[in-house]
Amino acid sequence: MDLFVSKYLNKIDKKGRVSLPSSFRNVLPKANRNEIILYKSIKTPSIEGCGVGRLKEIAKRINNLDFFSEDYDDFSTSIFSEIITTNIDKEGRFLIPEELKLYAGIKTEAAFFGQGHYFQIWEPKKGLKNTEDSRRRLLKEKKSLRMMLTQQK
Amino acid sequence: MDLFVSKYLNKIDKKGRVSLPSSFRNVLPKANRNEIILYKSIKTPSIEGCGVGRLKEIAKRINNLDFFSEDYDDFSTSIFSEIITTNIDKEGRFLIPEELKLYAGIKTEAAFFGQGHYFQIWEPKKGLKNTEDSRRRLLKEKKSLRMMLTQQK
DNA sequence: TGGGATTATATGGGCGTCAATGGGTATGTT
DNA sequence: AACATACCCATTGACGCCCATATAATCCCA
Repeated sequence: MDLFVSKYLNKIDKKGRVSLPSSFRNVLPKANRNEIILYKSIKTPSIEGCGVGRLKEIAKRINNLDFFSEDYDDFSTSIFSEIITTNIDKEGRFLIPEELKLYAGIKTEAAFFGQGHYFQIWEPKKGLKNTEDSRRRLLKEKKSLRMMLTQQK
Repeated sequence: MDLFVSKYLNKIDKKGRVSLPSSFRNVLPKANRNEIILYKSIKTPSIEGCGVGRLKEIAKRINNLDFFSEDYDDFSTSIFSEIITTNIDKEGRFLIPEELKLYAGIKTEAAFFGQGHYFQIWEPKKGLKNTEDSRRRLLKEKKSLRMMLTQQK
C-alpha cells in the first residue's frame, strides 16, 4: 500500500520522540525513508506531514491558483516558508518541532490520521472531534459520500 | 469469478483470527492477495471490505477534488483515516480490528456476505435479520425486483 | 461408476520477529 | 559545561510464520 491510511495513537517520550506508525514509514520512498516534511495545516490546528517527494505535488497545486490572487501569496507563504524537514531515527521515531506542537496543542500523545498522499498529526481529543465534525458535514450530503465509496469501477 | 458472492459463517479463534472465505480470497488481485481494506459501513452496523485496488480508485477520485476546498478534507478524513488495512496470513486468515468488532457487535463468529465488488462482515444474528429485512423491503416493490431480475445486460 | 487417494479449507497452537517504548551514552554545537 | 540530538541496547506485547489436524471437496483409476 502506497497511501497513508488508518489512524494511530502514539506516545511522546521524555525526550520528545514519537514513533511514526510503521505503515506510514512504509509509504515513504525507500530512498528518503529517514526524512519527512512537516508543516502547519492551513485549515485546522493540526500538523501535516509527508515524504519529501510530495512537495512537488503541493507546488503544482499552488501553481494552479491564479498567480495574481491574494490566495496565491497566502498559500505559498503559509506553506513553503513554514515547511520543516525532520529526520527519522533507526527505530522509526522523530521529533516534533516545538512550534508545531504548540500550534496543534500536542503534549504527551500524538494521533496520526492517514489522508492518502499525506497525513495529519493531532492532539488526540481535537483529532477525534475533527473526525466527528467532518463526518457529520459529509452525512448531510449522504449521496456524495456513498458515491465515493461504492461507485463501481 | 471476480465478484464477492454467497455467504459464509466463520469462527474467530483465541488470537482473534478469522478465515477470509476462500472464494473471496480468489477475488483479490494476485498482486495484493495478502492485503484487504476494512471500514465501517455507512448505513448498517457492519464492516465492509474489499481489495486495495478499490482504495486506489477512491484515492484518485478524492485527489481530483479541489485541493483547497472543505470537501477535500472531509472526504480524505472520513475515508482515509477510517480505513484500516489488514494483512492476510499464509493460511488466509486476518485480524478484525477491535474498533470494527465493537462497531459491528462481533465476538466469536463472523458472517461474510458477498456484495459484488465488496463484501460485508456481520455479527451472525444481525446479518440474518438484515437479510430478511432487505428481502422484505424488496418484495414490497415487486415491480422493481422483477425488473432487476429479468433485465438483460 | 464406486471407493480409495489426493488436495483444499477451516481451525488450533508454538514460536520467532517486529513495532512501540524506555533509557544510557557518545557526539557536537554554542 | 549545558543542551540537543543521534546511536545503541533492552523490554514488552502483538503479530506473522510455521507446523499440525480434521473435515470437506476433488480426482483418478480400476
